[in-house]
Amino acid sequence: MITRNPSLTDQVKAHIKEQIVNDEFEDGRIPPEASLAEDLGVSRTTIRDALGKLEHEGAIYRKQGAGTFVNEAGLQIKSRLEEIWSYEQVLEDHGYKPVVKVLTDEVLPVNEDTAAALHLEDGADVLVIEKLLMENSTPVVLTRNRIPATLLEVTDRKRKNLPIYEYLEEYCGTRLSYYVSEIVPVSFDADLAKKLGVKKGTLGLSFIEVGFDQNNEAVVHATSYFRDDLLRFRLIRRKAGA
Amino acid sequence: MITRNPSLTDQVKAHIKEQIVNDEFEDGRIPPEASLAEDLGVSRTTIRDALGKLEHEGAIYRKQGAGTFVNEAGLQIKSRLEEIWSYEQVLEDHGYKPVVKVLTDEVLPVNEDTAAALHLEDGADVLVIEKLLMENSTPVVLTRNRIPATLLEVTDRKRKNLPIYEYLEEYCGTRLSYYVSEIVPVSFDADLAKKLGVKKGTLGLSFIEVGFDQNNEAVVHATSYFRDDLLRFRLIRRKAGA
DNA sequence: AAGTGGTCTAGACCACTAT
DNA sequence: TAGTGGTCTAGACCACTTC
Repeated sequence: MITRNPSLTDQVKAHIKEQIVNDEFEDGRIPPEASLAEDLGVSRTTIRDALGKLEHEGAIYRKQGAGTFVNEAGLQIKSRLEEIWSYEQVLEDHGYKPVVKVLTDEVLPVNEDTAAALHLEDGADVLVIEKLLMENSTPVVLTRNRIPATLLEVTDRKRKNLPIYEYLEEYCGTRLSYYVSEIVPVSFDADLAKKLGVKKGTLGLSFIEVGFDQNNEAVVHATSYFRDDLLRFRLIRRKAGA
Repeated sequence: MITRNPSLTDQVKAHIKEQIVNDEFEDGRIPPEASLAEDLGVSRTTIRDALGKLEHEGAIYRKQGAGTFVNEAGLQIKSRLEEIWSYEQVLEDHGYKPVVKVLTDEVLPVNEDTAAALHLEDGADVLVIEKLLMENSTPVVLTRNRIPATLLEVTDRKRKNLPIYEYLEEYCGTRLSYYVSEIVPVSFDADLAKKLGVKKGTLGLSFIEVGFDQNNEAVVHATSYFRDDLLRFRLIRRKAGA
């Protein structure tokens, strides 16, 4: 039943998560780690790793000496900002069925900001992909991704409407590892407002982000704009080092 | 030299972190886990836990089969949103010496939002503390914290200018465990603008947060406003479950 | 092939909570 | 005092990178 890959830990995590969402634990109390280990036939370390991940994502909480419990409040957060991996997924988490429209798809000389973010020379080229994510016909998110042209493979006929992490894996031979994101409040200018289908001057959020691959190289510079009336971001803040 | 409490893991983490910031590793390469374990006289598990925390906070990155390396880019993030524990600390991380001014400090009947956030009855009382955090005489952050009156201890003469997590520990016998925060772009109204020393209509960020204690009870409802020209928030985004 | 990080085990002892 | 989660150890084997 339980085999390798995904790891034992992830299987245990998924198993417990399923029981949590199905409300199978009496009074929201999760069995002791020792029992879980015996029942599932794995070591307590594996159980603890799985519970640690569930705790980190807010699904459970633990009290030393007392036990482990389901976190009802934490379960209700749909998308946690620090664990977002594609805005397409965010829309799905909010119950939308996202439609992707590619507005721009060109290889251009870098501008200053992108050159600095990706450590490129002044005259270098980047592929600029501007996409609009919509729920049915309502625009929700506008994203601009910039990828160094040197990463592009020669074959064209590429599906620019993929989530950017998939595009990078599929056509650039690189795998995103993490983003560093800066959060900026914006008032949409005429161009953005028109694309997002709101009035000029409407308030929204913007993320300015740099994506790094498994070798810790900056591989994508992204700027995204969100309609605050349709999408709110939440996250869990914890004490550093905990 | 190395003893309990703080944990071995945290001591190892601090030790390695210090060597990182002092640039003591050749080519940004951190020694193999086995060497570290032997050198420091601890098990590899302890080393791995410490490295795991450093990786999580962006100080290092690891490549399976290759090694562990210093993450220069990650080291430059001063405050990571998901690990912020007090806005006083954020100002210090940005090189400011924060001055705290308590604007309001009253016990009042709850409003609807706070009652919902803290699961209080309609007529219940809350202590409302409004504070302005300033760099010298320049306002940077305005926070409003609301704490259920039932948590307050009878003694008065309380230092309302403490960071809220310290206030809760000191005077309410409760310890904050985590916050759930919602990020909202705002245009400051006349009142906020005046308090923050900017023009009405200036753009800024607002966080709407609920703090939970070690028993997973909601103990504080906070609303904070930030001057975007003086403070920018960054965070690291990773794939969920990683 | 050698070396590195990733996963997993089995067990010991400690710190804290409940009763 | 019994039971729970928290920390730490020692060691095995696997997956991947590098040469």
